[in-house]
Amino acid sequence: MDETTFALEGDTDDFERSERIERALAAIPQEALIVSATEIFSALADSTRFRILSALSVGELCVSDLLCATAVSQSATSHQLRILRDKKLVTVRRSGQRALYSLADDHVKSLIALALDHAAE
Amino acid sequence: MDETTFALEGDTDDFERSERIERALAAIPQEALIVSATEIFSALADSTRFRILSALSVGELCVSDLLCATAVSQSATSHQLRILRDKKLVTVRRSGQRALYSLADDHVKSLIALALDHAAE
DNA sequence: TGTGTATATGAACAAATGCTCATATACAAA
DNA sequence: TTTGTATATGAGCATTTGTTCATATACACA
Repeated sequence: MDETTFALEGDTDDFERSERIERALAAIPQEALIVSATEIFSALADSTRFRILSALSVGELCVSDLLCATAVSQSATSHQLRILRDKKLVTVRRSGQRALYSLADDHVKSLIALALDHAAE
Repeated sequence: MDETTFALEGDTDDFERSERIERALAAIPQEALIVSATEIFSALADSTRFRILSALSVGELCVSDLLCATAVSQSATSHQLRILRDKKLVTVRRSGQRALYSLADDHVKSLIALALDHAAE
């Protein structure tokens, strides 16, 4: 190969590279969306919270019901419920002495289903 | 209400409660699946890794391409790529001095899309 | 061989995370 | 009001996590 060939190849590579990078960058969401998305994933990234959300996927439950699902202490469960509330993945309503929790919307169900799908290979 | 009514209500509640709990527990995956699922979510729960995976969703990229996407150092990017490799979310092939990364499968794309969907409210 | 570029890795450290323990609050029934 | 049950919260602590810095490895080319 002579220098001309090298130069041309270099140009082509650089062009393809900048194209590639441009398309890649275009696929990356805006910072605010990244923050929101990674927060959702963080919420699902802990086994106690994952159990809580799985359990709630079949319907509303009170905290003492959820204790059967989490296998950790009442305090730990309550702390995790606070995180899920703060991240707006669950909602609460009071009924007597009970706090009744539900999933805030169905995206969570879909996310859990997809991840299990992947996990099952 | 008299005592009889109370007793009946109590029984009914207990019955409904055990039904509720049984259905909730049935919705909770086995431990091994929970571990796999929460590992996937952990992988997606960091903004650097989220950026990497988003970028790779449009196709194969080398590490120096990915540096444009992550906004962190080469070392940090490489450490995060190791985590993604270990969790089998990306694959690598060598080409000359380059390491070319791709998404291991399309579940990740779907998960990202769903989370962004949720994030956008 | 030696030099330059691309990528990977180990150590160290600050920040975040999830638990426990103790205690506080909320509500119901006596 | 007092007692009991349901839930929430703050402090403290051990573990995990993501980064930087320095260095190592891998490969291409002269």
